[in-house]
Amino acid sequence: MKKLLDLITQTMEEAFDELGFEKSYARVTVSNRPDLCEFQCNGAMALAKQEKKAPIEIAEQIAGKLSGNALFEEVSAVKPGFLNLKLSKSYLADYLKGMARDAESKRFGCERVEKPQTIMIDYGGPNVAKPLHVGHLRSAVIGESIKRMGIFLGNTMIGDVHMGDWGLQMGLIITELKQRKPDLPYFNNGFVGEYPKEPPFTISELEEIYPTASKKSKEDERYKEKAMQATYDLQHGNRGYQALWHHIIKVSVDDLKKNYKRLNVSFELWKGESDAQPYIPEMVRHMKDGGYAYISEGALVVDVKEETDTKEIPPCMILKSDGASLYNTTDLATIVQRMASYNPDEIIYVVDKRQELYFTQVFRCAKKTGLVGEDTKLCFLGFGTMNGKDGKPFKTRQGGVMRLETLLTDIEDKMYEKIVSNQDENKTMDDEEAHKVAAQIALSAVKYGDLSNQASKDYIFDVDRFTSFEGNTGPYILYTIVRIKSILNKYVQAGHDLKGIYVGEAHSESEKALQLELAKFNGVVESAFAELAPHRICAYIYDLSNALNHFYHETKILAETDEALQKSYIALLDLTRGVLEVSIDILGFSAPDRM
RNA sequence: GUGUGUGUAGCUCAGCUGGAUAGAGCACUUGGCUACGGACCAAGGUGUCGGGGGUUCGAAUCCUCUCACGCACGCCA
Repeated sequence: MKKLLDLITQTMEEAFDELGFEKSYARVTVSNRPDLCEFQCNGAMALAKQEKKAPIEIAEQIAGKLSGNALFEEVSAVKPGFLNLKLSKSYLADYLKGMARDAESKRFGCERVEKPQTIMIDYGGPNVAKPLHVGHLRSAVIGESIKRMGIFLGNTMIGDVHMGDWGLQMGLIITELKQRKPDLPYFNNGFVGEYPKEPPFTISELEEIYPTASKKSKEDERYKEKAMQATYDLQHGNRGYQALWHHIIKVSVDDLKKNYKRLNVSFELWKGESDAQPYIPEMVRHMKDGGYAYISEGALVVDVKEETDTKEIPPCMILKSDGASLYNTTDLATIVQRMASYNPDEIIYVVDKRQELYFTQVFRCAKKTGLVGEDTKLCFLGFGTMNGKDGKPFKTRQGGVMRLETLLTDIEDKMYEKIVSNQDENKTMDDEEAHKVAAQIALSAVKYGDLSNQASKDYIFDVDRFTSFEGNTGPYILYTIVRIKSILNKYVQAGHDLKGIYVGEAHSESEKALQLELAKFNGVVESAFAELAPHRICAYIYDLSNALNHFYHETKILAETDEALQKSYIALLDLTRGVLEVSIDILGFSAPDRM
């Protein structure tokens, strides 16, 4: 369906056109004075100068032209030159009927893009053998939501977790393991048989080994050298080390999947830095042969300065002065790999915003050296830091890094207590359901708390605020949905059917306000994706929930005796529930049936 | 130093790309429980939009200067 705002604007443009005014001034926006009107057009004021007329005159002319138009209930020209619009109730009801017809497909009037694109999205960025901590939360939550928006709009979205699975950290683990269990066949160079299928460690051992090794390497130069040698051996074909490495990856990925699943986050691709390694030699040769790369201060670099730069952008380093590859090399090679495998129209990186300059270099280098074409978009979506209540980066009470698991479990426990203490005789939930619901609400609290802020800004992670059932929170949204479900259930239990009923003309201000809010859905999703801004969807469903609760409060629904009217109310509730549920699904969480 | 981001109510945040009286939530005060889920709703007041200057019919929004804080600036990722 076309967006309501576009339909109105189109009508406005026709009126402008017929009166000989420039169409571009006919833009209609949602009113910022809901007490006066629902939509407004400010074009008359902007036109006044070039038309050499008083703005109010122009506005009145247009209002006259539009009077009697079926779209509007009221068109008025006000004071300096505002055009205030009120939408016709029947037009609005028809629009919502159209949305409801889409309920089956869960699209609610939101069209797929005309030209679907293949978009890769790089988010998550965990490190192998290290537990996820709160620093990984934003990337996962934001990336997942953007991916879902893209899918909803009909694009092919390919999420890649892009693990850190290569480099010194692996050498450290191998070295430490060798010290502890020197008899393992992986360390026997003469070993020719098949290595054991079972890994020689569990995930918790692995998670303990790495920090231990890391600490040792900082204190002991010889240990560090060993680790570097192990890294080198691993990367240059040591059979035992590679077998071990596969174990590390396997154990680690299994655990990561479990943790991401808990966050309702999933990836199409479980690629890592290691997967890009095979592409490096060819890529480096290409950069040399193409005359892009040269030696500077011993390192191989590509200049990425541009005329319009307001500051010096350092060159993009391809190889270190010792000839080794680095982060840049891997990221560029990953681009090569992605282009070769999927030829995406766009690659979006959901990464800490502090890496912006770095990615600017990488992107420019990729463009300049032709790794990607001119029409392939490389997009950096930087997110801000998650801070504690004190405004400093989120830490545990002891000042350490908090594991994501711990954070989630804490919040789930909190929710569980709340649910249990809120039980009364009507809502007897068994323990299993209570735990399940607690997890669901906890996830909504965490995700909504994060996504409702602009991604690029730092934000304060305030558990108490996010887990509150009041105000602009995830639980409040869930509560609203649950409330609607409860009424719809009762309606169905009374022997009615939810099918074949449609939203009718609004009978009250609050009902119309709710209807208008619903009609915004397609526009919100589109602009949220265009701006890569999940917080737009949060703001929308918060408004929608408020509109619903307002309507609900002053309208008796199940007690309504006029059957036709009741059907219309129920249809409206059902549509609201649908839009809210699709919206939270896009954000990456879901609502229980009761809470 | 250079670049970049942020600065809006006591606190946490919006502000639809230049519009009308700058909005929500929390907190605070008050009212509504014979509850279609009160985990709700309604009412109450709070602002030198960091500061100065400018652009124009009109600025939180655009330009400029300035202050404060954060962040990034070649061999880490």
